[in-house]
Amino acid sequence: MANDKKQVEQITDMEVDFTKWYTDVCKKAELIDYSSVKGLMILRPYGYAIWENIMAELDRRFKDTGHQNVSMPMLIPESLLQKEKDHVEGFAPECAWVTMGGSEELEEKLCIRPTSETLFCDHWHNIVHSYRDLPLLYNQWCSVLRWEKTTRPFLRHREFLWQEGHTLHATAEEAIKETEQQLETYAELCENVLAMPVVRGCKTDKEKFAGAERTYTIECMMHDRKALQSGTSHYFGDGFARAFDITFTDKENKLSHPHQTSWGLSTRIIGGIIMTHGDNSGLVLPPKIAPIQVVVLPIAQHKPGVTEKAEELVSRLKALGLRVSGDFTDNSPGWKFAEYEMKGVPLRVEIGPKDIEAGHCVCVRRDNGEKTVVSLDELEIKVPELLSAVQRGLFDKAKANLDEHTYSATSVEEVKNIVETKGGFVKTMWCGGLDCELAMKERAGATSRCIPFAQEHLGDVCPVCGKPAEKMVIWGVAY
RNA sequence: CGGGGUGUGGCGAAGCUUGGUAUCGCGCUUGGUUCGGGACCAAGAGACCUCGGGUUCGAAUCCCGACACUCCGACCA
Repeated sequence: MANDKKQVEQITDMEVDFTKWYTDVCKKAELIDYSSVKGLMILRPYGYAIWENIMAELDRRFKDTGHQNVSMPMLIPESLLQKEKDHVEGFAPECAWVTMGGSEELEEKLCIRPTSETLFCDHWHNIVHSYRDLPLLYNQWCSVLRWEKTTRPFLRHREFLWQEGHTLHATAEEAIKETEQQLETYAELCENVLAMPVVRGCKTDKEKFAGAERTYTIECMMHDRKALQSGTSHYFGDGFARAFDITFTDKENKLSHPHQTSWGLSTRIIGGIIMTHGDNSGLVLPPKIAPIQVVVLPIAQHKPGVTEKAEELVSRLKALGLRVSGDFTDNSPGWKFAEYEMKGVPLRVEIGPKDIEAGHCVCVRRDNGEKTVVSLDELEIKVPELLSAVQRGLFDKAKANLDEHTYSATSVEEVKNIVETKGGFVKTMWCGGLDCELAMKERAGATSRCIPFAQEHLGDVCPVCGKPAEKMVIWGVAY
């Protein structure tokens, strides 16, 4: 019954095929496009604008905590990459290499950075001498390359944009504090800016970063109840410092190895935003990072005074510092409604002849479709209130999804059953053994997402082996 | 990297079995009428059918290969 035009533009229903829905949204909201190289994606202006807003939020936080931005080279000599054994083993399978310079074969092949620990270490080896040189709190915004087998928009690119923070400290305590602080920065960003509730915790040894002593993570639950690792922070101990021979003279005039951290957040988070907040009308963006926070749509704009009034509303709202856009094209109102819903604009303001006569406008929230008639006198008060309400509404909805689909279990069967029938996070005790972790994947289809900071006592034994267990782990299916 | 699917104007598809250089809808352009949930009429523009070989008088169509996208696994942020 639906007419053809509608069918053409429609996106796949998320309940029918979540992955198809996801790629439809990425493309139709004009966030991304494919390039001619697999896994190397084009971030279109609207998608890049979201990233710019995330960058601005994060960069401010990094600088507020004393970090400085730097720019490291994109190529790593093979010998440098191989200095830290675990690290090279972890990354070797997905490195891409430069072997030619012009028409000459290079003496030593150069890896296109998959991450820059080795570059920072090499540099620090040269500049660090004294405890007075520490700490070094560095960050860089760049892209990295990892030759992934399968790729998906935002979630797994071969080349992706990110920031990677790298710090060097005199003591382990200070480095651990830094690692935890940066994880909290990510968690705070997710919750307060992106409206994505997180679970904070540590990765198991199996899941931790190649070369790290400890990996901290924030895990988010997507609308389909799968987990997305949304930010990580690693404590390296002095392993890299030893491998790269970074030393400094401490206060007691003894030669020591400094302690190191790294932490990263990538454009993957945009995939997280899409899958956390999106719905069957398309993207839904949290106001704090939406490139367009408010769109003003004139109704019957040819009628006298309508366009002028709509333009006036745009400038009044812009004067508040909001990101506002008006659409004065001659597309029909219905077309525009659907278009800005697809693009996830948090608030729509409709203004037509009837409204002007009555001295009001109609505001429509993207998150729940709620319409509010706002007197034009109160525009500057009500619009920011509605945007806050959307921001809060998105968080609450995501939090409810997380809470409703987090379960506790005491047996492998129970975990398997939950994972297969409901999906979500399952908490169990765990003995800490790798074999039990592998068995859980084999028998229940779930991997460990994290050992949450917020521990609970759910029993005394590991559900896999029955041995004493002190830690609680969260299991789930991950992106 | 294993198993499946797909590749035809910008988008979505038909045509392929049974070879004869291409069809439809949307979008786009121009003009007009419209405008509170993807408007309508009219006139236009736009495709060597993913790429490379082969068979043939002739290939979108048959054969071989490559590449890309996609889904399911394994690997990974």
